[in-house]
Amino acid sequence: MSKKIPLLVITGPTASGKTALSIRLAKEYNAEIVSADSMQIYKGMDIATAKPSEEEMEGVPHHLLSFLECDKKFSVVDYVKLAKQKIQEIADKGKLPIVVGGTGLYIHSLIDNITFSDESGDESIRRALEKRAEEEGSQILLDELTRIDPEFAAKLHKNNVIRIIRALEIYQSTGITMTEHQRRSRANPSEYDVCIIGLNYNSRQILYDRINKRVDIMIEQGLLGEAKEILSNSDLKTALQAIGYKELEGYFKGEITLEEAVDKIKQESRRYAKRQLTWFRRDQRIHWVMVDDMDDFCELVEVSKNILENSGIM
RNA sequence: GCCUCUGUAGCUCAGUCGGUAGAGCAGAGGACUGAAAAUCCUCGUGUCGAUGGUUCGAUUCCGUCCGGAGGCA
Repeated sequence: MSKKIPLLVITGPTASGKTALSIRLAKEYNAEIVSADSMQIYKGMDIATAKPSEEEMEGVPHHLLSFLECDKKFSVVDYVKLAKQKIQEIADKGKLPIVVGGTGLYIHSLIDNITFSDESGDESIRRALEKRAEEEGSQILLDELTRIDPEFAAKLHKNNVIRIIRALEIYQSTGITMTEHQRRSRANPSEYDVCIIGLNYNSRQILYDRINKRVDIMIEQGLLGEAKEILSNSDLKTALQAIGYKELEGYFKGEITLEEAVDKIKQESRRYAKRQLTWFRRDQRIHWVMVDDMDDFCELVEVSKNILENSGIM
């Protein structure tokens, strides 16, 4: 039995200051960073995703950034596989891996060792279900799911078509219900000794001000050009979900003003931050650090170091 | 100066033939296992501009005042 790998996780809502803290701590502890961000994985999506620049990285190795074309699909399964490899490689070098990001599903699946089956599913099954949802309505599909897997169906609302379809898809392609699938996925204990630091603000308004300001900076940095480039690719899959491109489409078409489009990006980013906080709040392991309680960045770093050193993982 | 319209939730506005009010947006909370920056659910008390009058009872009707918009001089 090998000892579990120590792992520092830094998370929090968008614009909370994860990047700067992680790079500073990486230098302190001779660590390498593994990103946990579902959008920073894509090439060319730099400004909108607030991806750290080479300069900001200060020589700290970063993994799982900008390695995928933006018209490629990607999922949590791919993420967990890749992140596990990277973490192992970093640990093998005797260095501390730091997972940094705001994609709650990715972080949870990684550190709690959610195990996915190898079957990648059949695209045609999903397409058929999508067609049925459109023609027959989602209630019919939810009723069908209730007969197959009442436990899982009871947790779904009829409007949540994506989840209903996914649960039926799993059953049709594997013969296993979602409830059983989830039970099996939790069978293996975590491979890591984790210390999770969560960044947040006592004042929601301060966080929102930071988000708004950052969007203005993105515009100055050339978000419009980046968006034109990304939107010119008509075959976007996962990447189109990013905030910061689709909101500008109406402006490019002359339907709304630039100010309206920018306000929309700010609003969607604020809502995103709120959803992130909802996700993180239920994880009792997170050591929350309220950034607006800190006098300055140095204090933030010191508090974070204390949390890590008292966590017992190292 | 005169006339008209207007003042109701953070915003835009309904409404109450007199019995203290409700939509959209904003916002808040929640869910989350192969799309997750996605997807989905829940949540509406506010001196109804101020003040006097009529009335059992006024946000509603009447008077006055204050704010806003427009028109005529």
